[in-house]
Amino acid sequence: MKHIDIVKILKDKDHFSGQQLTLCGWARTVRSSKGICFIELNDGSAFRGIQLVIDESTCPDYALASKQGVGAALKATGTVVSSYKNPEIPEINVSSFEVLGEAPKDYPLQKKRHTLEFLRTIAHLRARTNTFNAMFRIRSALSIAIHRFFQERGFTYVHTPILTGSDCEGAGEMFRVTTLDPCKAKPAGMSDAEFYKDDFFGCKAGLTVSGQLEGETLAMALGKIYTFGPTFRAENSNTARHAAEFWQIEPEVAFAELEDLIELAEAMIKSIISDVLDNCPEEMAFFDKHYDNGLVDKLRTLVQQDFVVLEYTEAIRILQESKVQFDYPVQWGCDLQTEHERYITEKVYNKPVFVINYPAKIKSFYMKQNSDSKTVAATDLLLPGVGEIIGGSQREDNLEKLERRMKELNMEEEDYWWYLDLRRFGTAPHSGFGLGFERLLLYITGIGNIRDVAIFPRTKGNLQF
RNA sequence: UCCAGAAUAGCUCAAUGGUAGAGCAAUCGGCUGUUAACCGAUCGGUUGUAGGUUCGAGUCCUACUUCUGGAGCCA
Repeated sequence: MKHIDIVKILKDKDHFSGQQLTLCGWARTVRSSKGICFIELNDGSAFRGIQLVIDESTCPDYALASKQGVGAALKATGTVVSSYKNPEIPEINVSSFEVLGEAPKDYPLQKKRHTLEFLRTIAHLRARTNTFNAMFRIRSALSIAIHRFFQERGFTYVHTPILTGSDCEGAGEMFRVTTLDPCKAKPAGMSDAEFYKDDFFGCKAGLTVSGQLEGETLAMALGKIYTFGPTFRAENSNTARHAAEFWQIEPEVAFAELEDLIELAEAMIKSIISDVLDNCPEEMAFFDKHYDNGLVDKLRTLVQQDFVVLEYTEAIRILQESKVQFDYPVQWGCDLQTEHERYITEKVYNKPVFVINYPAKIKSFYMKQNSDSKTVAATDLLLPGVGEIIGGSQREDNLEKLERRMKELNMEEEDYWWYLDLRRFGTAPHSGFGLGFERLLLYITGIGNIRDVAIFPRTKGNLQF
């Protein structure tokens, strides 16, 4: 179909002014008076649309046009002119008009504000709203920004498997993948190994909860790598921040210690947010206006300031000396609760905070054990408003220490033979982190629920669409 | 999974235990430049489901379902 993207006209009005062009898109609003009809046309090429002006005296299709409603797919040919009211804005004086697909009266979207809860029930149509148009545009820009950041720094983009057999990384509940008859239960007393030997992979399998372990093997060959792909958690958590399927960015860097990792994480956050601010100004202005006043200023400030690096031990001291009555008592060795994280990042500093060197007991087996033999070289990045957005660590590269830790946790060493081999052959210090892509989108857009930053969110009890 | 709250027209919301309403949408008409256009009329309901209390329940009670907010778990 020969037509022009609306974005081109919006971006270069003077060049197209006076030209006869054909446009395709969907009606956002239709206003008709006697003899003249206005249709706001949006084709998705830009956040904004363009106004079609259909004058009865110059367009034979006026009657057809004035009958159209919100949502109709239209094709119009006409001349680019300056808007009657604002010469900076182009509009189209239509000479011929065609309806590609009508939107009958039961079309659920109206030219008014809908709640996000309602739009979730029509997720297949919600991309046609300003909010989701802007969201998916930003989601795309953010993805590209992430690739750009790592590519410019010489990282290799790797694809770690989605199907995996390792299920005790401690990251979360795993979705089971099987071709066995789902109705057939495992007989009492039968071992997993025996039961799953007839399964597709000949062992227990699931969807990945993290590409980290696999990523480490590539980092020990390619040096600097990152993954950017889907992750699955079967956690029974029902919150605005948890999805069963989400995208994760997991860089893994050889010859990097914790402080190198923190430098990388801070540079990445600043770089990708700057990119989005530069590339999606209209979309960001929309979220600032309708969802989170001051959002753009907040992000601009964020990319200019230094993030805080705070020892876990120091964080505990601050919390204990705060005199605030927390629901969960604070003592060295406990994990930081949401209320603690919020106090630190929102009340004490009001900026992003890397908390570092957590007690080994509350962290994963693979984290680098510090010389104090109590803590590990781990870090969480806490953001005001959203909480933890990055979790990472230097990895334990000493074979004996790693084996000792796995024994303490009653882990099966055989399951990790290849992971341990990385420490056996040419081991080296290395570090990595995981960033929840959707959580970053929440922060950047000011949207409050993870169900509204993915096309078709997968959450507990919800697999519609 | 736990705690709290909510569910009324297509959407957003009203309605002392006593005749279920409004705005928007839709439909029809009017209006020569509108910007979520405007003006007039019309249409629109098993008040989430199932029980119970009561002369009478949208309203009170019980259970269930779904959603929302918070917490846990986590990214």
